[in-house]
Amino acid sequence: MGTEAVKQAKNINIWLDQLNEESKAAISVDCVIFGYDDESIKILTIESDMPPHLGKRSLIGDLVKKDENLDGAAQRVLETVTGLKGVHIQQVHAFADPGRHPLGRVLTVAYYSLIKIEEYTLTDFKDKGLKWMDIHSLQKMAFDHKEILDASFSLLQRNVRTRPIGFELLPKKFTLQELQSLYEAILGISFDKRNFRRKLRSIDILLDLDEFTEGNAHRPAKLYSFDHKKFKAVSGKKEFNFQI
Amino acid sequence: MGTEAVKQAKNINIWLDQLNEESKAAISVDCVIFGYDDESIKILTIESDMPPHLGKRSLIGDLVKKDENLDGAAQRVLETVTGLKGVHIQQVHAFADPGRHPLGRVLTVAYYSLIKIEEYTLTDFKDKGLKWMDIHSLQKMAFDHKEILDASFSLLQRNVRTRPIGFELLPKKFTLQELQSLYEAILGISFDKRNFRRKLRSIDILLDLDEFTEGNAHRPAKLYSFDHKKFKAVSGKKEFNFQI
DNA sequence: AATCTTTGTGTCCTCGTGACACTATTAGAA
DNA sequence: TTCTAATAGTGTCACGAGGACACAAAGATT
Repeated sequence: MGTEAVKQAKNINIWLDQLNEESKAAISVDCVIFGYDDESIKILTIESDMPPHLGKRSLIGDLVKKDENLDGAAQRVLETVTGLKGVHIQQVHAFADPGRHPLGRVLTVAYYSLIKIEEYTLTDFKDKGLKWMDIHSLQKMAFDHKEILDASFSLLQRNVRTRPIGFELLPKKFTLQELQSLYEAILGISFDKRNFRRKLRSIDILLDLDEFTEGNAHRPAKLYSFDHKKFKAVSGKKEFNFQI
Repeated sequence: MGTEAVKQAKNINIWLDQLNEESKAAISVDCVIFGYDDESIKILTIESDMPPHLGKRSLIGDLVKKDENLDGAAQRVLETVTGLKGVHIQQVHAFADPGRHPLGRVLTVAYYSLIKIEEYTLTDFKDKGLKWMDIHSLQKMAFDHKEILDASFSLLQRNVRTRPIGFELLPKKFTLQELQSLYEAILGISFDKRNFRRKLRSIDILLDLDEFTEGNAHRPAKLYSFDHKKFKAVSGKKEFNFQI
């Protein structure tokens, strides 16, 4: 970090003074962990143990360690809580209003992440009040976490229409009906079945597995999976547009 | 900040320990200030005075003060440098890679901002190497500022198609040709004049001023301004879409 | 066999938008 | 005064994306 070089800087004293004391803050990441199950979007929350937010639902976060970058911190938090690595994450926004945290100045960087609930395995965090909550049931949360949740969900809603990230929330094999219901749950609107399928056919990023659902008291549905190869092929060509 | 309440928290000691020392970092904002002039997008840059980036072009930023929020800090920086208040700003991304700053751990939150160059008045910063640079001439910059610039410009390119923010870069009165050239400069593509105008007509957010340009050796062009009232009226109805 | 439940499919029509060329208007030169 | 140079301003056609819409197919259960 070169203190010898640092001494040459003209206004270095100002910088050093400022860097030393009161201008510093703690840095955390907070993860908005989205899952999908039972036709609704869920958020993984924990019970807050910090006054004055004791008992409220809280996002899962941690302080960023020295020598750790933000994405890495978010991935670490996710793995600690869900046991999953390589989860799809997205930085959302930085929140740093003075007074947002009872212990002082804590800047937090919000991330959303998408996980397949089927792959999620409760870790030893489960006795700390970890709980999937329906997104619409969360009205008040600890700290400014409701604001963070809202910002994250808005960004997810925007991104899901232009990037094929919805699949991260589904099992590897899914039916077209499940995919449509997922999009309806995220966006809060409903689609025409035929139009939705036509659109997907035209995008051509699904792999027809020639397998069918079993054990239902009705006609079985075909299973599909997201085809990374096909997607790579088409995504380069023009602006990928999922708009439907 | 309630230290009496704080003492009740179960894991408060862990938190306090962590908050005290090494997990803290300095926090800054960096402003990517976009202007438009002469058919190209410009960035306001300053000359870096900090080794090992001495002399390189640098974004304009400052440490966030205690009791200041991020948006406020960005606005303050902008006013200090340009003399302008109430500028359109947009948080872009937080950057915190360890090693990104020679003086130690400095998390920076990037903002882009759009200003009308005509309204810009050089402040006493002008003798500090303040300079408008063509966006395409900036290949290397101090710190990770090139990465920050790229992220900001990408976000601007996305936002400009779905939100009527381009007008922030133009004088209050402008011709349709100027508007088209601005969009072409931002997006790096060219539009058909008739199609561009048809699209704008259909969106209906411009006010026809019934004034004309003067002093040109050719047919005068009609002047328009952005009509906030019209925009408010249409923006509520459906997803505003500037896609052209 | 009849019923129930969910899957899966095709057509029409409208609207947005890409492609495309000529006239209108002014200043200035001849 | 006329001519030239330069930019402003305008309409049509054709294609394709996508919204609206209804019924047959397949399996399980009774």
